[in-house]
Amino acid sequence: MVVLRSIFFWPLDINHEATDETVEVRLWGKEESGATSLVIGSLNPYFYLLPKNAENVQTVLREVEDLKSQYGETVKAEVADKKYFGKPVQAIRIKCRTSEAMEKCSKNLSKLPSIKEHLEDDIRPATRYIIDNGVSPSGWYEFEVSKTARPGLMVDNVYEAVGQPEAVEVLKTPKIKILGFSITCLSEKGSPNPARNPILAISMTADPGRSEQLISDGKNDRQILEEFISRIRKLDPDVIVGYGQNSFDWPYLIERSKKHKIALSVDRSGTEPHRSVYGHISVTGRANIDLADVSEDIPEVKVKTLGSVAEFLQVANRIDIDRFLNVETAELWRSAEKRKALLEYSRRRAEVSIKVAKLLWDFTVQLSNTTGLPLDQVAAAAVGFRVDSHLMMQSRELNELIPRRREQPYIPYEGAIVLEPKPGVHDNVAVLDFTAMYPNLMIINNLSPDTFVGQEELPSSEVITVPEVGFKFRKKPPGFYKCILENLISVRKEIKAKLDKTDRKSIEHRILREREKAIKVITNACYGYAGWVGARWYVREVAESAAAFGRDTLRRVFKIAESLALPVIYGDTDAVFVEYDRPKVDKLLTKVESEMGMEIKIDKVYSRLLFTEAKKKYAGLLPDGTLDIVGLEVVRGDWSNAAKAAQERVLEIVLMEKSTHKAVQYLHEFIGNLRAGELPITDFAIWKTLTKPVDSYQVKAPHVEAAKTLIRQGWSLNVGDKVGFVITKGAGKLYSRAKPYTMTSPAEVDFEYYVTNQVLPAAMRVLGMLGADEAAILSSSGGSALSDYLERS
DNA sequence: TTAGGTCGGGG
DNA sequence: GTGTACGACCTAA
Repeated sequence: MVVLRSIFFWPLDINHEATDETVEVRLWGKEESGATSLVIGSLNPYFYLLPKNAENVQTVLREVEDLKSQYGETVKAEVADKKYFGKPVQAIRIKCRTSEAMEKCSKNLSKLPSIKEHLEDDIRPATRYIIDNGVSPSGWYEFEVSKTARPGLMVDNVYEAVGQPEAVEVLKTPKIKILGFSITCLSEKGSPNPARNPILAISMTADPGRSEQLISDGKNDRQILEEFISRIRKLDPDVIVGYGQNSFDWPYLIERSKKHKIALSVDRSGTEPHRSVYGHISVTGRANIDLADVSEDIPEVKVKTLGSVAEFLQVANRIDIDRFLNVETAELWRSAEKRKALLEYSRRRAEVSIKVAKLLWDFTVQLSNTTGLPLDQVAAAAVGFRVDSHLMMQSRELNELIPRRREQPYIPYEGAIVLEPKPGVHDNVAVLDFTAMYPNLMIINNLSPDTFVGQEELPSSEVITVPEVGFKFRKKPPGFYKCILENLISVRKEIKAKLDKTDRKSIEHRILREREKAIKVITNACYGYAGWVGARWYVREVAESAAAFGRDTLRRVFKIAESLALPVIYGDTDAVFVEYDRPKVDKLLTKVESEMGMEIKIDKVYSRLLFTEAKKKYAGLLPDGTLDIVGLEVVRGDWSNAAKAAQERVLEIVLMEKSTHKAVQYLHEFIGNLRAGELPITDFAIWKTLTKPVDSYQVKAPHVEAAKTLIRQGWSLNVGDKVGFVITKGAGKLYSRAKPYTMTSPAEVDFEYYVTNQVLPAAMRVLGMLGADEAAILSSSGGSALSDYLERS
């Protein structure tokens, strides 16, 4: 007799295994008790065929049934009422025993002349299970299960799922065991090479705070590899974190293990770590989260290293954590004292990765649950794929067939409005902006792939015509995007209401906050997703129309402002800068909201605002005395610290102390110090990203040349890596004088380049607006004569 | 001088 | 591998 019981279960990782009869979907996760369990679900993979001629569905079904016997492995073919891009369709659903059978079946049947399309055969079994059962990873579910056994798996319990699980609203995360790890390898010249350089040390920190370090003799790492495997098996972590382990640590461990013919059995199912979707390394049964991936979502951190991320999150000092980053270890290893420091550095990296992980944990969990992607995948997936996954999750409830990704041409379209700013200083400026403009425009105008009217002629009362571009969308029924966005917005509203009623210091409050953030991220990404050729639900006209409505909306605001005689100073996309005349601004807001049905609010008020001649570049003083700097060199990652620091100080003096004279004097001194060689080399480094392999650049560029130098030295540089270079003294093109800053001494730096091409342009962007003169700054007097004159006038 | 390549950050 | 608008530098001609 089968004994059923019900468990509360939190899926952490999902994979599938083929059996003869079905596909076994394995949900690895945690129970309420803290037990590690495996819940096994089974499914027959299926796909859909769309007949060319809708009336013929029964005939085609018979045709398919006759043929499918040739493939033997199919289970069932039946007609299903679905929607495809909103249109009701009768599709033929063909269930197969295994994924292989499905692939074969789909490949052959879709060739039939009576078949127009084959759909959903590109959905992997784990995803299929998630969608069909509404089980999103990283959330609580009540499962009806029966106990079973699978020898050799590292779990406390194994169950078979019976029937549909149910989502349970519990605002807590199960007790999770985290392991942070970091490996340090031998490198003679440049980056360590797993083909010849052994691992020197493997540092591990198990929460809470239990650190250990496996140290090799510097020649043979077999023993520490074996020990590493046994330590992981003993600790049995649910989550493994590190920094860059998807691209470095795991591949290195994998190759070293292969060399020693050791099975890297660190997962819960007796297989080995392997590369999987979105380039992450999957460790079955555990969540392998690369914090370098997660850090991509922290735009405040420009050059992403574990140290800079840790420092941003206030858990460590950057210098400590990055101390030996990109340093050849062979020399350090030879000296007893330096070796000690290297090992300490390695230990600290494992330790701090846990601290970083804990701070990013709740958000990552909520993003995983919102998108339906397991933790390890959601961390590695780009924005577009997160949205894709969320939409696929929602498609079932809306009975929509999931479109396949199609190869299609990229056609650019017109974007938002940006006004020409009025250069100079303005007092009391209010910044008004629309709340979630694009999502709301998509909802209000029902912009969606399934409501888009192509060739069809429809009565004008039934459609919305988009300004400028003239596209048409059906008013009814609600489109796919409208349903998705309204749902996201309403869930977010519910969360906000709950937040108000929850103790601000409680765990529940924190989880709700992160959930709200995750939902906001997905909501805001929908417009961009809609205009991305890689999107499953891509229809260019949808995104193009949202942009056109955005332009129309902004223009209407300008008109209303004009009718109120309220001067508009600047405008960009969904924001309008106006003179802060309170009564007029209030009138404007009321009028805009009532006429357009969208929320607009005062985002901030600048007491003083400096516009340059350029769009998207300004600096404003907020009432609390802080400086808001937008678009200027200060906030950019591709200007030297020297230029950024000088510009920032100049802005402070000009806006806070209102003294151009003082700013000019400051700059004069700053340049003097620079020329005197008083700045550290790091202040001269300019960082730029390699956006393609170094060989595929069409032109010679400084950062690419610096990258080539590093590569010649043995460093491995990949697409996406940032290169820090300085311009050195000498003749010739700039690119020929660019050198990696780590290989350059301050004496080699071309100070005049930095004065002329970095510090002065950045500072003059600001001071030029106030009438200061470059020659005066450079003159020995510090420009006092001119600025005295300006101050008086 | 000008055009094109490249990059980063804004809303 | 979310969109477009924009500014700025540098190279190459």
